[in-house]
Amino acid sequence: MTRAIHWFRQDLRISDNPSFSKTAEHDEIFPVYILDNRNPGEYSLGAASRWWLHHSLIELDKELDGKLALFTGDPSEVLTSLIARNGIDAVFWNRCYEPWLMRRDEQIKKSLKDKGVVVQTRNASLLWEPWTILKKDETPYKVFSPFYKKGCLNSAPPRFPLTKPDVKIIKKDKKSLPIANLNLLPKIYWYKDIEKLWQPGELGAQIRLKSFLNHGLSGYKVGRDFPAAKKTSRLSSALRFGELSPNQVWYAAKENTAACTPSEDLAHFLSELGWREFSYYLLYHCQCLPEKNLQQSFDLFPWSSNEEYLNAWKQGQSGIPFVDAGMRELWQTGYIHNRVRMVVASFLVKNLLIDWREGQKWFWDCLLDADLASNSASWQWVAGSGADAAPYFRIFNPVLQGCKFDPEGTYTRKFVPELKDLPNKFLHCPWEAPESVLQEANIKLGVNYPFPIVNLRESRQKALDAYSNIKSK
DNA sequence: TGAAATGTTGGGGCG
DNA sequence: ACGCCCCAACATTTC
Repeated sequence: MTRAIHWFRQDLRISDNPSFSKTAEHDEIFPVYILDNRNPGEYSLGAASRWWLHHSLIELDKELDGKLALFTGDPSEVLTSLIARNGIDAVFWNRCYEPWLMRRDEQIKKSLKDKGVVVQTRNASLLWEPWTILKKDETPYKVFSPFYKKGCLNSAPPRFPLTKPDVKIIKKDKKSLPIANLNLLPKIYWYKDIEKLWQPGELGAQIRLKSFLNHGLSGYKVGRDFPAAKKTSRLSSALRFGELSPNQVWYAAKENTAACTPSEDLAHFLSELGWREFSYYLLYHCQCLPEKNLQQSFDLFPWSSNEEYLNAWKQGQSGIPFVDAGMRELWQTGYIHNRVRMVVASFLVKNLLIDWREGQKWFWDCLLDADLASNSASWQWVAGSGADAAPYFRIFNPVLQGCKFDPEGTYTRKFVPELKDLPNKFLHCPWEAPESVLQEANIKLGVNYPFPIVNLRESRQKALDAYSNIKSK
């Protein structure tokens, strides 16, 4: 009789779960989730992520016949007492890559092994382990394109997904807590819209994947830039919590795609998974990615600490319609379309001159898909402080971006309804509309929609000046 | 995974 | 018919 624990972490699925499949080879298996709610500092989950996690755990529990055991606290203590109570022989889990989790797990692994428990960890969330992709000189890549094309695509192909294992007997530890004790849901009911839009859990993730393959992938390369077009996969949260593995997505896209899908659509989508890999790769090789500018010259950047601007940005009251639409989408739905993410981030950093870490924090709290690696790497990319970042002078003009990527205004009007009667010509720049046009649309600037909080041309110039200053120092 | 400034070209209006 | 100007339209450079 052998008994083993599968410790669920960021792999909340049972198909293509290498560690869970390994556990299932034992006579009795104990599925466990532990919410480490000690004080992990800035890495503690944001409010939106906690909502997602709550529901994802409920779904996972259903798949496990109600046998998922829930705990809070120090995982080392929880596991140790679980092992003692149930006569456990082995503990298995899938690896995480957040620096504090790697440090924590390394210690847990050592202390369990010292007690004679078998411990094995596996890869379930990356297509390529970060330490396997290196340049010829054995150092890590710093630029995405060679990392992906030479590094990833030229090395061994990703592991093929596993099917659901046959599970013998699932056991639930007696001391498991009710999910309410994890305190994941907020006290205020702000997630009404979010509930309608998203389906956390493995089943919901698989439905979303199928729907994307059928409707989103063909035409993805162009369509992905138009927020009204609904061509993006919207799989980020599922990947973040491991309701799907990137391997499942990778092979499903390659194999289940309609024959008429142009190959550049598929290649482009796969490369987006590559960006996710690259973020984890950067985090693994530069563990200070979430806190520190990768380019040291940015340590001297004269960030502004203007609370008023920051709050206007957060609340979608900047007076720039495309930016406000994005920030309100974030607040209302827990998500922002990729193109708009870049625009609102660029606006914060390069027009408001606010430190990218402020944006990172807000996204961390509001995004259902908040992921330490992707969030940190992407903010550094936008700010220009990253290893392979957008040059600082590449500054989005949110008016032009709106005109280009939401020309009919469908997206902007949806989230900024007070502008819905403005003609397309002025939708993205209401301050340029003649008084008569504004009146016709029932808009009083400064009353029911703000004037732009900054002048785009001047603030752009200010950013460029600041940049050339830190560069010359 | 920009945008603005500057440079070049070519067609049409017009004296 | 010719030269000149104007200014899109496009290309290149610069930030």
